[in-house]
Amino acid sequence: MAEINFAEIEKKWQDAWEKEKVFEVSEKSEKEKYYVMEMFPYPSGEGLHMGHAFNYVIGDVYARYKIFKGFNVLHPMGYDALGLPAENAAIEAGVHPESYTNKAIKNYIEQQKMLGLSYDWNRMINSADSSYYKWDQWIFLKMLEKGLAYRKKAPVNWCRKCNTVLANEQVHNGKCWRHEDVEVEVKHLEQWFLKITDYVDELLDKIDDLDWPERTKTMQKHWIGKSYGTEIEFEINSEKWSVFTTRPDTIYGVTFMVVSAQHERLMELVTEEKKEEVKKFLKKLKSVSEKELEEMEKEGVFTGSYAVNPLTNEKVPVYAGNFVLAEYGSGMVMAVPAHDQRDFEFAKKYNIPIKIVIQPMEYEITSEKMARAFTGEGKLVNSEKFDGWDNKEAIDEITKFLKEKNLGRSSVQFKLRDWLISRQRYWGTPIPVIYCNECGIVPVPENELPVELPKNVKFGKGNPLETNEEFVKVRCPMCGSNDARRETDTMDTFVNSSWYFLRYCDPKNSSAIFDKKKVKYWMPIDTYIGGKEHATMHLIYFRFYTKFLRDLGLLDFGEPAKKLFHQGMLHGEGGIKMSKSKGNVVNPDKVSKKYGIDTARLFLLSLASPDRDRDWSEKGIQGTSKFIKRVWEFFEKYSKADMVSNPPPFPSPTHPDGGMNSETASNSQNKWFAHQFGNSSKRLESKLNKAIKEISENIEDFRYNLAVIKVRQLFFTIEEEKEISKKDLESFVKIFSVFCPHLAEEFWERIGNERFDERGEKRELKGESGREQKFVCLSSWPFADESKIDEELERVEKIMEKTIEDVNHIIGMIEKEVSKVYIYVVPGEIENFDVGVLSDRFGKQVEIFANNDKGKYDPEAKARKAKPGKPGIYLE
RNA sequence: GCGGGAAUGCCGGAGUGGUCAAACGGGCUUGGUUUAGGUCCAAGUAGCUUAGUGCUUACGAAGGUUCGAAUCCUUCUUCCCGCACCA
Repeated sequence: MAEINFAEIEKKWQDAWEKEKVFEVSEKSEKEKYYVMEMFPYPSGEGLHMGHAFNYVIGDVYARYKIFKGFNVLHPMGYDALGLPAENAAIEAGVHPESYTNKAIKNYIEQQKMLGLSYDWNRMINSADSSYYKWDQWIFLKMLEKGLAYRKKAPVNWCRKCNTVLANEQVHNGKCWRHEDVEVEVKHLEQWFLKITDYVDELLDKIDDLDWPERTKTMQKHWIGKSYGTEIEFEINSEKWSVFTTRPDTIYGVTFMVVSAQHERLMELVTEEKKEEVKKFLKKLKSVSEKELEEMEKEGVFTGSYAVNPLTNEKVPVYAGNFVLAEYGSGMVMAVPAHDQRDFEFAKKYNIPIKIVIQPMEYEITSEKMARAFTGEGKLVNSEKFDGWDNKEAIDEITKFLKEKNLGRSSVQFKLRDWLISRQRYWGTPIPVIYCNECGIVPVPENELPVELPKNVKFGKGNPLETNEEFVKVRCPMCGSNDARRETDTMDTFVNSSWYFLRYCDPKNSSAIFDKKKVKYWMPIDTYIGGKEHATMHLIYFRFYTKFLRDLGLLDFGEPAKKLFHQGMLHGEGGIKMSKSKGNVVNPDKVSKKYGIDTARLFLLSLASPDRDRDWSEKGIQGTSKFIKRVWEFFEKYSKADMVSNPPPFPSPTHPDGGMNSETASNSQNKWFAHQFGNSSKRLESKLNKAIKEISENIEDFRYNLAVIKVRQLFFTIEEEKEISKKDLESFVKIFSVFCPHLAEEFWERIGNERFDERGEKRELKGESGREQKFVCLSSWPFADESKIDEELERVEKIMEKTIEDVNHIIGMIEKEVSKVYIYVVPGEIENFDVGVLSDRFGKQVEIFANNDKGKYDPEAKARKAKPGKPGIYLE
């Protein structure tokens, strides 16, 4: 068998697709649009690995399928090019983020092209390009204008040696990533926020309408975290502090308060003599990361201040605690140790009194004997005028009472907080704002956008942007004073990914963020594919941005993506996470060289349902490789018989330029192949149409693994058949092409759909119809003719298989040598059994009788066992 | 800690209230083809039992709902994802 020259075939078709602009689309089409996209990647210096490839192939199969089904398919790709790793590379290796990123992008594009993906490369986006981030800045200005961008103090991780803010990822065990001896400090800085909370109700309510995985929708709901409760005013040092609680019924049981250790105004509460102690406690905070805080032991320290309970006028101590979120509610909680487990543990630890205010119905609890908080229902006690109330009813009643006294009010709280977008870093979108001593915060005028990142900056100490004086020192656009200072914070890179899907619709527009008409045509995204790790952040941010842009009047819809699909993670061999440090990164280039990229594609998709995690396996791909070779050989055999007498009139992969001469070409190409094609049997037609129907459904539902199985089975059926019609073999090639596009194009060409007209002349391709014939990927999806599906045939085939299995079973069981097989069938079924087929399968002589045949040979009366669908068997 | 998932033969996985648990692939065993190896072909691959049958065991563990559970509920174990400055 000839080796398959994958590299040559892949290159040939990738070039052809590109040259003929096969996947370039425009909104000027009669066809119905379909927008499918995968989340754009951060172009890391480590390059593309198989996990990425898997993600893109999932989208590619879907896009190709939709093209087949007659849609005008937008399938774009871009690069989320701004981000921390490029900056880390600058600090550690002295590479400028721009060159690092450009190199990485170049590498990504090259690798992605090798995967044979159906992207419209014309629409490629690079978020690090100022022509893109200009519009990030533009959106920011619009938000500022609408009051959705504002400044507020917020905690950050600070390393005093780097003299800069650290990302959570740059904090290792509370120490700086570059200075193992430096404990990270928590500092408060003025930062920019986007008021996503203005959209909180819509973000929550519209989740139900989305065709997204339920688990993701649930996660978003919990993340937004709407809860109803009561805001209660406590007085501390003659100042009002309101706290949010869902349990106002326990207000008489408050024995202390806890303010978040990261609260902006914490120090206002700390008395002079407690300052040292509190500062010492704050030093223990390892980073601002909530995950780390939650994993720390719950601890606190007394601030020296007391809060006055508005209903009892009791004074209770105020603690600073590491387990209270600064951003939720007011950053302070009232603690009721008798009825909240966390408060209970805290009270036990610091010897704070426990006061029971709810007694259960069936038994009595006492504060001395309590082993844990009582969180169940019961009657209020020690609650003055509310004694005896059912605690559930008391919730409303006490809230009402507080409201009357002007000491509180019912309130709704969300876990979702405003989006902190300020980053004290270089490789991000500059925030287009100028600070003027006279005019204050001045937005950069729209016509001065983009505010470009200056190339000349120093890395390693402080915020790089501050090292470029030309950038920082500017004239105030308002008053003209030369004393103004440019904002040196850049934006969170999630900003860039919050609207890129809109830019794909009109990627080169330099006068507007996008053309409304183009966006109206393509949007919303019909199917969005990406990892589940984005369930709560990116996938909420992009919904927020869409709603904001709608309210600006640019869009007429509020949800960016109708359908969402999460692909599973690809792990390395043996289930180990793929990473450079573990040395188990599977590189698509290498796999491609060894097995062909189509083989890798098919293997990844056949492993498991695409939404499940899977492990790469060298042995596994070998199995797929075997199948691919077999398919190749089949199509090769189709032309081999003729090669003896007639060289093929098309360039074969082994003879790139060979085989072309006018004499052979003058043999009509159809005639040339005619004798190889014939009529498909009823059996083949049945199986083919069934396969088309089921494979279509499977692809539609992202059950690619099941589709692949059916493709394999269909191929085996075709292999078994003596002849096949050209149309039916074409159907197979079409289906095969969504998974293995390069090989399929090759087969398509070979079975005579390309380049030569009836006279053997090279066909001039004009317009779309020409392209459609030239490329299998632009032909149309085979129609599933359900009238040709013969279930009876399938049933009969099963009976045959079962009979064969039974015979083999018996042969394996009995001692004696078997030379003849006798089969006794009920009279109506006798035509289902084919002596020739059966003797072939057993390699033995076979005789078949009707069980009522008087002349039959049946020494052990096995004919009696014959039932419909289950013949009697005798062996000797 | 909080929120969301997952667990099925030797392995990867199908199957989400009954018709069939293990489709399909891989591995392994036996036999055939082959100069040999690979390829390829055939049969087998929980246990007992039987001329093709029947029974038992079996879907992470333990309970529960149901006439009936891999599938629904509860608790637990292990693993994965996210937790707001990684993207």
